[in-house]
Amino acid sequence: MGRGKVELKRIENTTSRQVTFSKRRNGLLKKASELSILCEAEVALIVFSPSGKAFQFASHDMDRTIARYRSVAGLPESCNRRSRTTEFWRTEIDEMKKLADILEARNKHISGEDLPLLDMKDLKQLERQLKIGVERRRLLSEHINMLKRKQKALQDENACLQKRVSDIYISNSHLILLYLAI
Amino acid sequence: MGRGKVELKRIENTTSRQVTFSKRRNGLLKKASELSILCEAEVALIVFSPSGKAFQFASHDMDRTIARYRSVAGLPESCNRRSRTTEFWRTEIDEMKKLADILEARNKHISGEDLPLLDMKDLKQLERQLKIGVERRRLLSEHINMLKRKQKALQDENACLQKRVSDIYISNSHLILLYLAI
DNA sequence: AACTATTCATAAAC
DNA sequence: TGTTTATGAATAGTT
Repeated sequence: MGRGKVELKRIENTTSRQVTFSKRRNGLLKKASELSILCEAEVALIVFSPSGKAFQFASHDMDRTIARYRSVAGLPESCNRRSRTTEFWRTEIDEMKKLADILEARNKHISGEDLPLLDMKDLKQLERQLKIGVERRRLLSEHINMLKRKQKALQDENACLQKRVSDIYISNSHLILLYLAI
Repeated sequence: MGRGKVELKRIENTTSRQVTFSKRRNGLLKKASELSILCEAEVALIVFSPSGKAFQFASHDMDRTIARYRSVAGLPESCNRRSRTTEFWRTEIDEMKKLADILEARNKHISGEDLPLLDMKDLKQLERQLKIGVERRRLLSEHINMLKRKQKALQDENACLQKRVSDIYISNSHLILLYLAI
């Protein structure tokens, strides 16, 4: 819409990207609101600008909708995938240990004196192993970061739920008082 | 849009409400996607139909975006600690990369011919590095397992709390019925 | 920020 | 549910 079609890819010009973001963000928020009103839908929308500014719309309550989403789209996996993943890592670690053992053995052998030194092939192999190790460590630490993020989200949701429980108890007790007062 | 203006209020006719929901939901998801692509925005959208069916769009990762939203709109902690941890890992990884580079350089040097081979000192150093690498990986994977255990616990607690909330709602409604019956 | 020329989304009809 | 069409909305490019 507007003067000319728009290709669906990142707008290169910074200024027009920012302008478009501002316009479309407003449009999106409006449409989200309209959908919730016209159709009685529960809608939650979070938008971060490239510069990191946050915008949101929630027809009911952001936490409530997120919690509902989680309860419905709850992950029914873990067991299977986790054990396989753990197994994978264990294998990798064992391989590294084996390599260290070989090195150590060779080392002892060398101690006898300068007979069989490392040749090109060994060196290349070693280099490859080291590089793989570095990459694996990077992946592991990324994985940890991801897990920590998820954990934070869960903790927040938990706090939210706990507050909700206590809030409900409070309103509940009011109701009981009302009931007893009659 | 369409044949005639639309008043911004609940569509009374059930059928046309459902049809409109379906159409506008698709439109909203599309626009959310377009915004994220055109403007490099991080977008998360959750929609529940009145009948309870869930629809979603996340430009990056739903959990990540929700966590980011919480971290911005919520408690301003973590940043400090996480960045320090990340920094630590980055340093470790950089060290390993440097070692790999040195190995590679030495490797190329050797290609000239059998002039400066690895001596005992280098070999010991290499062995030490490898062992440290293995140990670090072991620690990382233990860390991951610990995090996963915690996550599982949190998820269980979450499920428990959610059940509690719905249970309370049920008993609450009984109470209201009781109250109304008087 | 406003203004249009266009494209887009969609309400109603089928 | 899917397709078509007339029309109102959204918005890209311009000022």
